[in-house]
Amino acid sequence: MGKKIGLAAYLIDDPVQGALFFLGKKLAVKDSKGNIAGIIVETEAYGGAEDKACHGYGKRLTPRNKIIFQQGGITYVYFCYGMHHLLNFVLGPEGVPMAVLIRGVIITEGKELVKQRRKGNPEHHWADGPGKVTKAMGITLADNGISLIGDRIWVEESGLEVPDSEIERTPRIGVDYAEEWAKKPLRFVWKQAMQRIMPSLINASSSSLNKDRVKTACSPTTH
DNA sequence: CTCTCGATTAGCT
DNA sequence: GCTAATCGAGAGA
Repeated sequence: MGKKIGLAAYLIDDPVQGALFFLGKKLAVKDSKGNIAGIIVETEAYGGAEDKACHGYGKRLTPRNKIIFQQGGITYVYFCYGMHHLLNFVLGPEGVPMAVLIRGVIITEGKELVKQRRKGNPEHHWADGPGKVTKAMGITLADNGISLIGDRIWVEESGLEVPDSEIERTPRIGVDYAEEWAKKPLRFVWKQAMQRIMPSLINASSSSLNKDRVKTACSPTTH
């Protein structure tokens, strides 16, 4: 097991910095049936200023969102669309709602267990979405609010270097209701992750990974 | 491969 | 009541 990332990394007050920092890092979960780990390849930044898509927007405190107001370094797991759990890392000082949503992971350890959990799905779709990440890694509401420096869920320093040129920035997914905040480019995808980490899966996966779900700026070139 | 649509329920108004 | 930081099946190409 590699060295855990310490508390200081979670106490930053900029969710964008956090979303970038965790790309390429190894996320690990200790399960009674064995450890599962993978490289984080997609994140979204929430919070800061007046982010209307953040569950802590307006500083309304509710039973669901109270965790996101706590000091960074813990998980924020919540139940979404009636059937999915979504994993966030809480950032920042107490009282400030900030988090990074973990949207995609490439599983590198504990594959046998994940294969069972994600039965019926090809490997490149094991954890390529926020609901799939938690399902593959066995994360549920029981993990809400636990320490990320503990022995159940943690992030390791031994990550991979992610070149800036391989990071794609797009608006966040599924937050159309957030008015002007819906369009802000706060989603980060490590485009070349699969070929860097699991090149053997490229053949099987063709070109569907990292597709643009959201239109990006038009190219100013040609014509 | 892409697109559409139904599933299913906690949390809020 | 209504909506939601989504997924996967099914149909068409």
